Amino acid sequence: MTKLLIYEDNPQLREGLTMLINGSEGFEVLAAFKNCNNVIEEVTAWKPDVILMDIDMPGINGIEGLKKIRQVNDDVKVLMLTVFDDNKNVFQAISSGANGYVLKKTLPTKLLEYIKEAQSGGAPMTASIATQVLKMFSSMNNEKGEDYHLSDREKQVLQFLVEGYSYKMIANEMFIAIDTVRSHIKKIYEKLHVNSKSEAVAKAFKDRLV
Amino acid sequence: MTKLLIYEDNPQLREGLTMLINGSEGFEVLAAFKNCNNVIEEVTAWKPDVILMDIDMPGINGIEGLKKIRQVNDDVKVLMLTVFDDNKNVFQAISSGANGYVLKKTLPTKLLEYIKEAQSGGAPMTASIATQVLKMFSSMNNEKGEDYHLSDREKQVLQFLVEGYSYKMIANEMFIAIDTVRSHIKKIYEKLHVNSKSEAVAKAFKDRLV
DNA sequence: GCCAGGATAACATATTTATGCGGTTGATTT
DNA sequence: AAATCAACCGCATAAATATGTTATCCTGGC
Repeated sequence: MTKLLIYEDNPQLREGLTMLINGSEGFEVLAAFKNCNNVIEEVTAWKPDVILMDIDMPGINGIEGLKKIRQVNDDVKVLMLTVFDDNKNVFQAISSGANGYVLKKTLPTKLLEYIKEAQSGGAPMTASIATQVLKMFSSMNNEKGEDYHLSDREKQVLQFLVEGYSYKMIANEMFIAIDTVRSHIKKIYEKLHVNSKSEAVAKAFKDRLV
Repeated sequence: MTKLLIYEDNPQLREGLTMLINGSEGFEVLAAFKNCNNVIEEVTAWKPDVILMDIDMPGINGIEGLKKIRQVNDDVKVLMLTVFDDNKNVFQAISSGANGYVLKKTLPTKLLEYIKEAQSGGAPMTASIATQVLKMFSSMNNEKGEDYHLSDREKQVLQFLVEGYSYKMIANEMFIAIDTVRSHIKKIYEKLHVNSKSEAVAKAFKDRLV
C-alpha cells in the first residue's frame, strides 16, 4: 500500500487527486493540505511514502516546501506538480532534491504510474520536462566556446593560467621565454576583453573555455 | 509511419528488434546494421525518423556513432540502447546529442512507446537512467560549499576578486583601507589553501563558492 | 611574390600583488 | 575576567603582473 500526502492549494484539484488516488487499488491518501505552513510536522507525523507537491502555491511555494521536507527526511519521494514547465523551476526542484517532475495536464492514469515509479526509486518526468533536463545538460558543456578565436598556443597558456601557474612556470612548462608568455597573455586579454589574470580565469570558467 | 534504422551488433537482438517493430502498426524498420562503419552514408541515404543505437558495440561504439550522425544530421532522433546504466556513458550520450537513453531489459512494448515519444520531441529515459540524470544534476550544484568557513566579510571580498576587482577597487567599494583588503585576502588564501588571486578565483568557481 | 597572422623574443616601466610583521577595537564565549 | 575572533589599519619589501614598443621567423592564402 503506497501512502501519500498531497499539497495543493486549488480545492477542486486537491479533492480530485484525493478521490482518484483513493479510488485506486494499492494507493492511499493519508491527508491533503492546502499549504506548506506545517509541512515538517505533517511529514514527520504521517510518514508517507510519496508526496505530491504543487509548485505554484501562495505563501510557501512547492520548492520551499520541498526544501523544508529535505531538512528532516531524505527518504520520502517527492513528486512535483506544476502547470508550467519553465526552466527555472525544473532546475531548482531538481537541485533541491525532487524525485520527479510532472505536468498537471498529464494527470489521469499516468499519474499512478508515475507515483509507483517514484516509490520504486525511479525519477518520473513527463516528456517535455525530460527534454528540458537533457537540454540543460548538453548546453552545459557544449563545445568549449570556440568564440574568441584564441590560437592553439593561446588556449594552452590560458589553460595554465586557470591552473594557477605564474608566468615563470608557464615559460618553463612550454619551453619558451617569459617574455613570450607575456606576449601571449597580452593577446589573450585583448581577445577576451579583460585586463588581469584573474578576470581571464573567471571568464574562462564562465564561458567554459576550460 | 515512423521509419527506423537499427544499429546493434548482436544478431539475435538485431533480428528480434526488427521483427518486433516491423510487426507493429505504424512502424517500419528501413534497415538494421551490425556496426557504425558507414553510419553517415546510411543515415543520409535512408533518412530515418528515429535511430536505435546500441552503445556497446565493437569497433565504432554507439557514442562515436552518435557523434558521427550529429555531424551531418541534427534532426533525426537517436535513442541509445544499453545493458549498462553506468554514469559515464549516460553523460557522454546526453552531451553528444542523444534524444533518449533506454536499458535493453525494458524492451518489450515500452520500447514502442519510447520511440513514439522520441519522435514527437520528448526525451524518453528508463526510470533508472532518469534517476541518474537527476543525481548528476543535483550533485553539480550542491549547496555552495560552505566548507571553508569564510567569514561574511571574506566571502564579500572573494566575490569582488571573482569579479575582477583590484585591491584598490575593493577597498573603495567596501569603504575600508587597502591594507584591510590585504588582510582579508591573506586570510582567504590560507583558508582556501591557495596563494594567488587567480587560484582563489579558480577555486571559487570550481567549488561553487560563487 | 607578397601579405597577414601566429609564435617567438627583448627591454623598459609602472602598478599590483603577496607576504612578513605589527597593532586596536568590539562582540561573543567560556 | 580572560580568551577568542572578526574586522579594522599600518609599514616594508620582494615578487609578479600589466603595458608599450619593437623585431625576427615561419606558414598559409591570395
